[in-house]
Amino acid sequence: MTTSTAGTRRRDAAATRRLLLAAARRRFAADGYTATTVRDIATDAGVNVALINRYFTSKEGLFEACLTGVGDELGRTVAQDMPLERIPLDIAARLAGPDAGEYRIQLLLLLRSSGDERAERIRADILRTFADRLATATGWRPGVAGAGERMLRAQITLASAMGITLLRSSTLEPLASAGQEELTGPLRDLFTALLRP
Amino acid sequence: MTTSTAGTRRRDAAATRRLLLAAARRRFAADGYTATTVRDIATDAGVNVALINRYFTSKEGLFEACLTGVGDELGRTVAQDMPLERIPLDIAARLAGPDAGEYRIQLLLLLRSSGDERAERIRADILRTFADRLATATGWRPGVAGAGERMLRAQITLASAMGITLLRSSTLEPLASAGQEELTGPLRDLFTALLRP
DNA sequence: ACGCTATGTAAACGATTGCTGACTTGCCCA
DNA sequence: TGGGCAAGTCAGCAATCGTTTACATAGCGT
Repeated sequence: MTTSTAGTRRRDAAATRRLLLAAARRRFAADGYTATTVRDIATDAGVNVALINRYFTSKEGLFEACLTGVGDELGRTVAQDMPLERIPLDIAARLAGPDAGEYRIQLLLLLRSSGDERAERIRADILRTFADRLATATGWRPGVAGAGERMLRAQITLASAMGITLLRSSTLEPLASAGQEELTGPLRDLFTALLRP
Repeated sequence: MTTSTAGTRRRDAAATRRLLLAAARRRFAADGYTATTVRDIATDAGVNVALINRYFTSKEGLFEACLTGVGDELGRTVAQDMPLERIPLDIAARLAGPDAGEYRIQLLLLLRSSGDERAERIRADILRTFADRLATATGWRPGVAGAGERMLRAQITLASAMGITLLRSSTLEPLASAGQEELTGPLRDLFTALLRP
């Protein structure tokens, strides 16, 4: 570990970029965009403040980088050619499973707004493709009969997942500390009721 | 209308207090706590900035006043001795009915955080009583068998409603512009699946 | 009618914000 | 091994934040 106590860290642009991104994601997700200061992020990452502007141009740029990062990760993992009956289990795992902390950050980031127009578009794109995949898993196709309500139901499902994430992070008990096994039942009921083909 | 174009408004402490509260609710709900400036609120209300501190002590005090106001209004109207089968219809009306604008502000305010400890407690109290009422409508009682899961399901229902509100305000189509009649069906499915006694 | 108080106004305070420029210093390659 | 450039540091800028203070005035009670 070169970054142990004392001593200057080895110079590595890519590594500090990653450090900044990770710290920014945590802060933005937990506190929101405006409440997070660039000095907070830099301190968390153990990095000089000015490097944020060097590597990401601005605070807005850093936020956009966080969003596109989340988009990439969700794009690779979520509901990718997944049978409909596995989805409730998968989402329950994301909400309360072993890696729930990382997923919660991703979902919360999608609910944080910076006011910047470009960032808003990125966020909207991610949400839309997310919903599209969910809808496709339920048999949705662009022109088919009832496509409108199918898409609507997929988006309501997505909204429920995000609402649960949000209320879990507000320490509303017993929801906040409910484990994966307790969430799976209700979630299966919720999803089958909304997405049944 | 004494407040028409030009001319000083008639002096009325209670009235300007109301103006400030209304403007603050809209701003806090739409933009969040930190992103909202006291000058924004004062301009919206057509009132001098310093009066915020006179009537509400601080920006935090104004935010707390907004929250307790929402708590009072929701406390009087939501799920008050309501039969279980009416609840989906009622919530659909709140999400997309004629007064949806006002209700959306109230729900969004409950998701905005100021970081202030006292405000967080107020918010948590409102959410908890909200969930309690929902749970009670489904037959929940403090000691009865399965009380834990009943409360959990009520909170998940609440979370879904708030998630829908949140995604509707992010202009996610078709969810954002879905009317009351389109929302009622999916919501009834969702609620009966979660709250069936 | 007049004076006192509640109400509203204007200007500025110190603190904090995002960001920049000039600078040091570590590291790779010739 | 040393020159050159990328990587990191430091101090301070202008703008904006919430708040306060000193002042003006409308309106009510006598």
